[in-house]
Amino acid sequence: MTPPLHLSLAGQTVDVLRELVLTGEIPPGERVNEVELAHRLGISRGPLREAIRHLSSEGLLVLVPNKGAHVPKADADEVRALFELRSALECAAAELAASRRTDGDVERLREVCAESRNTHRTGARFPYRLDLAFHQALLDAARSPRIAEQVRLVQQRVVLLRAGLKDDPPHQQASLDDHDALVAAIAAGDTHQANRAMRRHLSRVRAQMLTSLDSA
Amino acid sequence: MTPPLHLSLAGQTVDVLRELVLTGEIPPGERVNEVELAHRLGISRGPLREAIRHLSSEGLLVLVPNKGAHVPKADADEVRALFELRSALECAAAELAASRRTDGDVERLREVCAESRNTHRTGARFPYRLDLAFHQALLDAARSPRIAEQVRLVQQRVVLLRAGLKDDPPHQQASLDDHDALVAAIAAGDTHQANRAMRRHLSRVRAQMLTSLDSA
DNA sequence: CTCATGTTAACTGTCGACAGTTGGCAGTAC
DNA sequence: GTACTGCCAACTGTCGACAGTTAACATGAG
Repeated sequence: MTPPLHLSLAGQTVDVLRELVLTGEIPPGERVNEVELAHRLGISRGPLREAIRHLSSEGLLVLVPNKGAHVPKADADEVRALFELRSALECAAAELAASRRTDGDVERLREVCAESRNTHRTGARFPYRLDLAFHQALLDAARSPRIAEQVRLVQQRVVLLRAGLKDDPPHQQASLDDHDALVAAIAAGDTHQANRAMRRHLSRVRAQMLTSLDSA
Repeated sequence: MTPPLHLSLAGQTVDVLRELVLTGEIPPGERVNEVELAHRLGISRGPLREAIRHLSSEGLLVLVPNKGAHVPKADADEVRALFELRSALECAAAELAASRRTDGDVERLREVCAESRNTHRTGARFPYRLDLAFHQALLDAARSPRIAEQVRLVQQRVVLLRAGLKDDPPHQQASLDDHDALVAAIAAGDTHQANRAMRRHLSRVRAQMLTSLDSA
């Protein structure tokens, strides 16, 4: 579950290729040419193929027999399906966090919320980074590595979807309030409220993505 | 999401190897020798490696750098972590099923329950097959392919765990009652009850597995 | 002009061989 | 007898080349 040391070429290539996809350097719909990319990365096709297969299992690439791999395109149904899964996982994580959190966890969550509010107060759109930090802090509090891993994979796909949007919608007041409500429920150890709060939050984010997907 | 036609050797090998693992033909803890297995399957190492990597992403194999792959061993913590994930997914599926089910779905669920009860009434341990059929019918009713896919992966790991148990505990009266309660909640469209019923059911199954893991 | 068909180039799927690493074993110093 | 050291075999990681398939283009019949 922890591959911090990537010695093998294939392992390194997974990270490199993942970055190429998430940054949009390989845009959605684009097909991946094995020989060209392998040459470009200075490696052989073997390790590259393994990396492609790996990212395909993460949902960042789609494999078509005899036609190679391509980056999946954003799609309304896809957003809905993805958020169903995300909601299932993160609502459960919120419940677990509410029942397992320590004082340190709550402190960390409040910290992230405060930083978000400060950034928002200055008028700046608070960066996506802080949103990810909040959800990460919540996952840490849930202490369920397996769920955390799955959430990471889903969030990755969400990042890919966001990259495909014309106007990257800022997280607004509503999201900040959602986060605060979540922290309150978690701090109180109220699993039911935590579940509900997360459900509301994700429902809002999903709606936001769907509207900005229509305008695209 | 649907690769029913496996033309490539690698694709076929995934299925073959998966079966070898799930049936226990490659027992937990056993290391997989690439050259030997490739020769045994009559293929080259390339496709076999891809299949190994794929199954590793499904959690059916564990990869160790420069030391190859091996089948993971059953472990209490593993069971707990796995059921946390399973509960997150299947409870959500139960809710969705309760809100989306059609008459046909309910009929199918009742059908499976009836067959299970009949088998149980004859005194025979009702086969695991029927349990899987029930959960499959529930997933069909939920109409969330993404969640269904994840559940499939988790259930696969559960199957692997069961294979490692000395005494494969029969599903008893309690599980049958759980299933009936689930169907009732789903038929009534009661999402909250469906969620609770699934949670209870999985909690029971988990406890069952943990006890029979201790005795192993 | 349209459609069918043969051809060809590009790409994926597969293979066999080489290189690098790991773990065990024997041999030797102490 | 024990611990260290240097070999050795086995296995994984990587590479380059060949085979099979696909899709597009050109060509010719209707």
